[in-house]
Amino acid sequence: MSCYNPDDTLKLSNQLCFPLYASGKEITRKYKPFLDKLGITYTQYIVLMVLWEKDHVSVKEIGEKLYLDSGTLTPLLNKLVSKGYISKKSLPSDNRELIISLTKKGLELKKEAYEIPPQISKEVKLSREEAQELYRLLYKVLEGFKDE
Amino acid sequence: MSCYNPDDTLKLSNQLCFPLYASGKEITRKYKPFLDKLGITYTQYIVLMVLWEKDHVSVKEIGEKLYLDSGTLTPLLNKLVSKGYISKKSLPSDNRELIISLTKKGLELKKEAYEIPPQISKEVKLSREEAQELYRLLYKVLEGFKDE
DNA sequence: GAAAATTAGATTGCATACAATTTATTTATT
DNA sequence: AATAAATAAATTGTATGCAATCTAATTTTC
Repeated sequence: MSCYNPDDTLKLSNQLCFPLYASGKEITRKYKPFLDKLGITYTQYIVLMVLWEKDHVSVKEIGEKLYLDSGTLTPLLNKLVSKGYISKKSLPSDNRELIISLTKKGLELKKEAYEIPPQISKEVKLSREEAQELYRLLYKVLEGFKDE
Repeated sequence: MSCYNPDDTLKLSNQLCFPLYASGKEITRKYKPFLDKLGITYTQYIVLMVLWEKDHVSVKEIGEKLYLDSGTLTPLLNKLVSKGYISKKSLPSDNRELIISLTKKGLELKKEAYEIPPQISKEVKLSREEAQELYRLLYKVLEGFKDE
């Protein structure tokens, strides 16, 4: 990968970005058959994961955790409301903030979701050590992006 | 990350999928200011990268390399045609196949793209060794997905 | 304390992504 | 050779994803 020929830097096989882009896309696709059974999409699933971990959070906080903005979240949250998994309520102390909470149905969905991560893990052909290293490197990339 | 409590497996911070999804999304976003200058999007850019590396390829071959299907590629290729970077021509020996070729303008764009990868590399806060290891692990994930 | 600046969400517009289906063409079978 | 099966793109419909803008509410400044 030592490339001083400018042509080489533009090869798909020399850029970190492409496998990042592609593997992100492909792994979420792996979730689809499992999430289809629950009637939710991957993005809706990670929003619910945020709430399963900590209920009653603002749209802004969800956005910060998931790297998503209101343009994505607003319509997505509306879908989760119409599916009956969450409810919205504005914060009395600051009416600009919208607090998202799980409904009973949304909380119950968690039990059905338990089995999904292990199934995906099986499809990722990495050893435990490799998975941990990949995890560490990805978060280092993400953290590095934050401060600029 | 040793998690036998089912609750833990559903934590965002315990799933490899989420940092894959998020870093793929964020790194393509890093390209935007650079690609804006060229008037193309990230997906259009990687299509051109395929062509810069090997000209005159079918839609199917582009799709296999980029993990994209015709539903994504057809409209995207039409945009690249209307921007004057590529041309389409059906293969005489098999009229089902559509061969995509770079125009002179599309080939010239490559020179302007040379400077982009190094700029992105600077923003990825990984050592050379870490970047190489990340690259290796990502391709292992991608390759592992192929055979099933 | 009124005007200015900031902030949280919503809205708009454009560009993917992809499943499912359709159409045109080619290959395989009989 | 006629039919069936397979293949490559195009089309359709749904769901993101994000920049830019807008609106309403809250803070900050003077």
